[in-house]
Amino acid sequence: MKKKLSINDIAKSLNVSKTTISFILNGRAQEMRIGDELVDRVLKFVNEVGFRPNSLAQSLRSGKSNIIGLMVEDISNPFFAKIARYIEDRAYQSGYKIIYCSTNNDTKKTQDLIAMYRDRHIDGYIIAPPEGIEEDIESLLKDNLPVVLFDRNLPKVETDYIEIDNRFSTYNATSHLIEQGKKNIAYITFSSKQTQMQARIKGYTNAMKEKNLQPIIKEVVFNQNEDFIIEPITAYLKKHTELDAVFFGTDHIGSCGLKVIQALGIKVPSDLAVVAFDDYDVFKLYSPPITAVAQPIEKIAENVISLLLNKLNSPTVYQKPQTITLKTTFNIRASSKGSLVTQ
Amino acid sequence: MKKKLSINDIAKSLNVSKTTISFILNGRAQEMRIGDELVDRVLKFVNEVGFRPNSLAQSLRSGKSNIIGLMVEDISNPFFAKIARYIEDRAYQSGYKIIYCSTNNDTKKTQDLIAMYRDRHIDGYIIAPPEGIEEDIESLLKDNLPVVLFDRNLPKVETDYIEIDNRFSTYNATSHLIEQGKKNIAYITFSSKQTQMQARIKGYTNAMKEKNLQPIIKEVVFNQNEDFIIEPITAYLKKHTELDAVFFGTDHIGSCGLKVIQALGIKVPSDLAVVAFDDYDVFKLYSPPITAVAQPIEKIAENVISLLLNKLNSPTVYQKPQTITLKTTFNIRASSKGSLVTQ
DNA sequence: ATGAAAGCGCTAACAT
DNA sequence: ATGTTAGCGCTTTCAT
Repeated sequence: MKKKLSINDIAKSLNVSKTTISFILNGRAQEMRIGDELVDRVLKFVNEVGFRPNSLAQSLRSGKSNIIGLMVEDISNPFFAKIARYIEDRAYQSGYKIIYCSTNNDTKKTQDLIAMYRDRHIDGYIIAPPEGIEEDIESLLKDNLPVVLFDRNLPKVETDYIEIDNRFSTYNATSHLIEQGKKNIAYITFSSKQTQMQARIKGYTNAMKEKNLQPIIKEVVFNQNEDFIIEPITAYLKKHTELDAVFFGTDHIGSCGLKVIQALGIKVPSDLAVVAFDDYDVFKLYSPPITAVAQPIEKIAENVISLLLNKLNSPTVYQKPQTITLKTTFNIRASSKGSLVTQ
Repeated sequence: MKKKLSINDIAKSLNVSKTTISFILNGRAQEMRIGDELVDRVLKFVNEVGFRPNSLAQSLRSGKSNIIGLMVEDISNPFFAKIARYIEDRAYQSGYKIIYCSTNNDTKKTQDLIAMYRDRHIDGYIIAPPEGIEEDIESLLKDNLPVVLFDRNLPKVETDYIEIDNRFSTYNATSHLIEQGKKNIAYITFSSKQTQMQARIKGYTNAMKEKNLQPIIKEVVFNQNEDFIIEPITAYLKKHTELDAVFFGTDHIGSCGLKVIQALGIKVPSDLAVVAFDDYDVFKLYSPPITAVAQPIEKIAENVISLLLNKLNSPTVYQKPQTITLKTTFNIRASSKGSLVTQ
């Protein structure tokens, strides 16, 4: 019943050349001055028999795959999952499909992934790049493949970036803690050279130094498995009872951190004030609710995909790479309130 | 610098026929009795110049795309995002890439999506099917395309399913609430004919009826936007103060429900005991922690992808469709504890 | 053991 | 306005 039709079959059935069919199907009938009557006849027939051109063949011929590659750190992380959802919606609307992968921040893996995507002739790339991937991105760029980077950037690579004002966000949040009378504020983060992580540290450190406070930075190793994050944080918080506040550098660390706090029975904010980067259901619903820096997820996604679609739609005109820096929102909640220290 | 090489270029450079190159590249050298020395020479050269076959052309020729289509309700839902991550890892290991989309439970959208995937000659399908999609799935099956369904099933369609024991899970959780002395237990769910949702209702209803209690079912309309879920739940809980327990039918409803409970200042479990389907960071960290039915996410994903890869690897042999039903875990926490009612 | 050539389904330059 | 034809890059049959 389903012997997949080809454009040849259609041409034969209709006694028309396949070129004509091709033109009509690609909306170039007008341009090629093909008779309205014929156009109708073809369209009607095509619809009737349910013919759909083989997009593999189209891609092979045209070099365009209509697929966008999305490379994030971890698709199961809510931040990236939400971005993925938004990007997907917009991409499908524009006739693009999304192929995705999680880099796990692994440079080697990401290199392989990029190579695979190239083989597939992906039209454009959206990447939250791991460290050390500069060359591979450069190479894409050199071949004129559009690349939009987000979440972190690669200072040496000239392409489009969507970022948030990481440095200011942590500066601001840290200052808030200081204003609440906190002095021993630890910043817990992943050990990472990624720009966004470094910028966050910078903002925190600046705020502390400005008030002559000693920055206290605790790094944990990135790992998808929560246990490997919970364990060092547990040890750390157990040991450093002198802390009066803690700033978690990402949502993942934050939710692990809260599990530790809960398990150790630490009182928030009286024993320990808490602030987190990234807002997230858990933080809003925790009790007390956790003060958090909220990234404008929709806006990030929107800018990313708009920028890319824009480049995809006008491949010829050169567009200067741009960096868009978005503002975050600081949601102050009970977890960082001044408690007893307000003299 | 990068004038993408083709197998022809390689053949020419090496003064060998492209057939030979193709055989060598596809590991059929032995079989074709090609000299070891030549094999080495070709492999070495290919590596040197970084030649990679154009997979579009391969796909066109072979009919295999090495792409798996993943269709979930919403990729930004943590349940699906986690499954996606696991499936991705396994698929990439086996040389398959994943193209995904969110159906949003929209039948028409899903039909379009399936059609698009077919055009792309996707090798296999993993689908959490919306209602009314039976025919489209049948049509895939008829063309011998492997399809694995999960999360809900389509009773009329004969293919592979990975499910959990929904009915027993809600029966069990409801019984637990009853044992704690609760009598007015509301079950809040999405209005949906999907099998898993219906099975959950059934389990709840059975448990209630068994103890001569009146089932109380509140349905809300599925919507990605939380506000449209929070609003009706707020109205409902405000009105029905006689309730002493509530059972949220999904993670999404659960987290919305908790927001309502928090906003209304309802005390858990003394005013209202709470149980949720799906476990989730929010439930574990809420205070009090929420009793929840945990789906074995990894196992689901593992079974799904194993089943599909299995079919993909042995396309010829007929395999009887199977339904795998996985057990859930019931995590009892403070939110459902008996409180004062224990006489 | 290696090569020639057909053809997967489509687009587009060229011809009429 | 419509048709002919040459590829896109690969796999595979068939011939040698």
